[in-house]
Parts: sequence; C-alpha cells; structure tokens
Amino acid sequence: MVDLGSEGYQAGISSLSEDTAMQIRTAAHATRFPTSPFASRPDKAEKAPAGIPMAFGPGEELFGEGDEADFFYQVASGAIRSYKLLSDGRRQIDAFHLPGDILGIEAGEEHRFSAEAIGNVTVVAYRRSRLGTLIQDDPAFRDRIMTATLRSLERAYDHMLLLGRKGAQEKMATFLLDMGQRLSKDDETLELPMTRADIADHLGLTIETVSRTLSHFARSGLIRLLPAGRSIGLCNKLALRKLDA
Amino acid sequence: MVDLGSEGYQAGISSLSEDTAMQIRTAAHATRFPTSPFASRPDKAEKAPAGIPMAFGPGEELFGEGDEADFFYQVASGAIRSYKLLSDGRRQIDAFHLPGDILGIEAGEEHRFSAEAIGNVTVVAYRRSRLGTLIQDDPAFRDRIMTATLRSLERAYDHMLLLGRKGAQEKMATFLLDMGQRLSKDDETLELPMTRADIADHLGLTIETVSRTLSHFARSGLIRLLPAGRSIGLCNKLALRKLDA
DNA sequence: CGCCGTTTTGAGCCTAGTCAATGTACGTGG
DNA sequence: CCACGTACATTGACTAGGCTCAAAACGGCG
Repeated sequence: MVDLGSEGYQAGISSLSEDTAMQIRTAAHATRFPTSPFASRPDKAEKAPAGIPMAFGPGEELFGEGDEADFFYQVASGAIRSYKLLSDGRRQIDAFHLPGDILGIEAGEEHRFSAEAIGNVTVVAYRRSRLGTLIQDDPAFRDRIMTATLRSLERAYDHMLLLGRKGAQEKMATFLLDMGQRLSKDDETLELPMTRADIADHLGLTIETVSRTLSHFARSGLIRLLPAGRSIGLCNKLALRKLDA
Repeated sequence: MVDLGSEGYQAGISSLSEDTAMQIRTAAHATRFPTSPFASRPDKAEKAPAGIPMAFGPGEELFGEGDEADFFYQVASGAIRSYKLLSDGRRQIDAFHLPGDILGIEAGEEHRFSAEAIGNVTVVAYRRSRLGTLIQDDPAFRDRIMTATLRSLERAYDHMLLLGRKGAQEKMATFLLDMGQRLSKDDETLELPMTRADIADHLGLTIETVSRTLSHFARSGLIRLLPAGRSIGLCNKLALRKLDA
C-alpha cells in the first residue's frame, strides 16, 4: 500500500502495515487515535531505523515554522502540506508530501516551514537526535535521506520555474499532470486530497483563478470534473502536456 | 577572501588561494586559462577532499540541464547563476551562488538545471564518483554536503514564497536585503554582479519592472543608485524590511 | 568617436486579482 | 426526513499590477 519509491524505505516502515497503521506512539502534539493492542508496547530498541508511528487528523499541525525540530517524518498514508506564511496571512504551499516522502529534516535547530495534515495522515517519525547516528551507521538509510533531500530540491527548482514564469493555464496543466503521476492508480483519474485554496496557494494563484481554469479545461474537453469537485479525469493528457510548455 | 560560511569548508579549498586561483585542471567544458606550473601535475591521491580548481569566464556554462553530472562544485570567487528554461525561452534563475556555496550535486545521473558564470568565477570541482566515498569516510565533509543541501532547500522554500505571493516591491526589497547580507562588505553598499535581466529572471519579473521599482526606491530615498547601475547603496534598510513583509 | 549591450522611461494593454453573489455538498439537529 | 448551517466551489463584473511594445539615455570598449 505504501509506495516507498525506488529507493524505498523498507526496514523501518514495514511495521506500519494497513492493519497496524493505527498504532500510535503518543507524541506531544499527535492526535490520539483509538489505542491499538500495540500502542503501549515498550520501545524494544531494535537496532537501526526505529521509526515512531504517528497519526494526524484533518488540518492538524505536524510542526510549525520556528518549532524545535525534534522529529522528521516519512509519510505512510495520506497527504501533508508544508507552507510558509507572510505577516499578513498570505500563504505559499511549498510542497505536498505523499506516501513515501520524507519531510522536516533541518540544517538548524528549528523547522523552517509549517506542516499540516490534509485529511487523515499516518507517518513514521524519527528523532532528529538519531539522524547523525543513522547516517553514520546505516549506508542505506543515509542514501535514502540524501536522495529524498535532493529530490525535494529538484522539485523545488521545478516549482520555482512554474511560480516565476508560467501562466495560470500552464500552472494548472503542470499541476494536474504531476498529481496524476504521483497519486493516480489508473493513470486517468485522480482524487485530489486538497482543496482549491491549497492548490491556489501552491501555484501562486487565487481560488477563483484555479476554479475558472479548471472549468475552462473541462469545457475544452481536457479534463472531466467529477461531481464532488475533488475527483478529476484527465481526458486529454497530450493537450495538457502541450500547455505545460 | 573566500568566505566559507559558518560551516566553512577549509581543508579542500585551502589550496585555492588568490595567487593559485588560476590553476586549471582541464575539464571537458572548462575554459582553458593560461596553464600554470601546476596544471598537469599528476593527481597525487591526497587523502580526503581533493578538489580540482577550475575557472570560468563571463557567461560560460559550468554545466547544462541534462548534462551528465560528473562534477559538483564549490564556489571560490565570483558568482554563478543556476537556471531552468521553458521551451519558448522563458528563464527562471533558481539561485545565485556566491563564494562558499556548493552546487551541482544530483540524486540522478544528470544535472537538473544549468549553471553559468556571471563574470569571472573560480570554483573547486569534485568528482561525483567520489561523493559516496567522501561522505562515507569524512564525517566533516558529509556534514558540509548535507548542510549545504539543506540550506539550498531552505533558500528554495523562501524563494517560492517570494515568487508565489509577493508583489514587485516586496520582491525587490527582499532581494536587496538578501544580497546586502550575502555580499556587502560594509553592510551598506553592494556591488551587484548580475544584470537587471538576471534579477528579473530570478524574481519572476521583467527587466522593466525591476528598473522601475529600483528607480522608485531611489526616488523614495530607500536606496541610492550609484552611476554604473550595478552598485546600490541601501540608505533605509528599515523601510526595506517593512516592505519585505 | 561610434557601436553595442544595458538600463531607464513612457503609453497602453492584458492577465490574474478583487469583490460579490450564487450554487453545491455534507453534516447536524429538529 | 427535511430544514438549516457551514464549508467549499463556481461564476460574473470590475480593477489593477505588472507585462508588452517602443524609444531614448547611458556607459564601456574597441
């Protein structure tokens, strides 16, 4: 169920199967879900990556900008938005994190952006204090961290191109294709976990423009907007790719 | 002369003093400067970080998007722009790299963006093939790499906020303050190495808007535009910071 | 001195933002 | 089961900030 990517992290996350996904190790700010049989099992110090399963409900904050960076996280299920705010409330969503993605590793002591669950989310958390050891002792883990960080950077650079130089239609086309790749099962339909406001704040647009552009795409037959508004069928990927520039 | 930052990289770069900066180890695409006495000295396998000094002239490409990522680089002097292009030529400059900065490390086999020298640049190049070994064997080097990568990511996230959510004046104010911090000696005057076009493509604006905004700032007494157009005095940092949001 | 790249300035336009109203889905409680 | 409230989404009319096109000024260099 959890797609860990090609460099997929198996060892630490394997304990978090579909059935056990609800096990929660209580962390200060984590939502407490119904305790499972495993919930209070003492922390057997298994060697190597010992992740702490956690769960968060819709809108819940994993960490805020400026918070002490005690943990970093790998998404097990659900979607997370990481964002920054301007003093007057304008928001920029830097990234959406889907299963397999790693987030919250910092060079300094503090988190440099905020992260919230979109819908229900399960993650595996790792203590920052162990990062050094893990990187030192576990070459595979080190690779995963390095690769994940570099992939984040690649994504960020791609996204800067979008934010700085693409028009509304190009932004939406890029977004739809990217999401299609990242979270569609049949490669045709995608169930967006986020609201229009999230999309707008990710693409540097307004909700109105997002909505209008989607309607326009639908009228032009590029996509099919399914009733609920959150499901989208990509009818004409070729045309979308052409818009993508 | 070379500021290596707080986690500054000393060992490897120390061989690249002002006087020896012109030593070039010939690399496929590197400009050949007049060969120094050291130019063809056999590669004594000194242990640990063995950097290869290189130099590039104005506008020269260190690497292009899609090129094989044989090397990564640490800037010794000068400034480098890294950018991406859209099919129709629109350009987004993701970052300006100043002395001490590391660039060009990739998760995959290829560079994901292009990098060009602005003015004359000297760098220390490292073979990608050695990256694994260096990271494995040299904890200090590993830290520098990790930290540099994470700092790039932080910068990228900050810049996405700018690109997606700030207005022209806020963008310019942020840019000026940032550059002021990164490359001013007296913390009052800064000598910009890049053209208006570079600034525009970095901030997601046009040259005209950059120029107009600077003129506006100058008229308002926030900055002083020195004759050549490339030197700027920051008269009223407080006001700039307020614009920065 | 004259050319060329860069920068500045101006006039008009266009894309996306703002403001506002309506529509739709869903959950709660009468 | 339906009325209502809330949150999210859509659509429309108008505005504005930044872009385009165009021309002139500036500065460096051969």
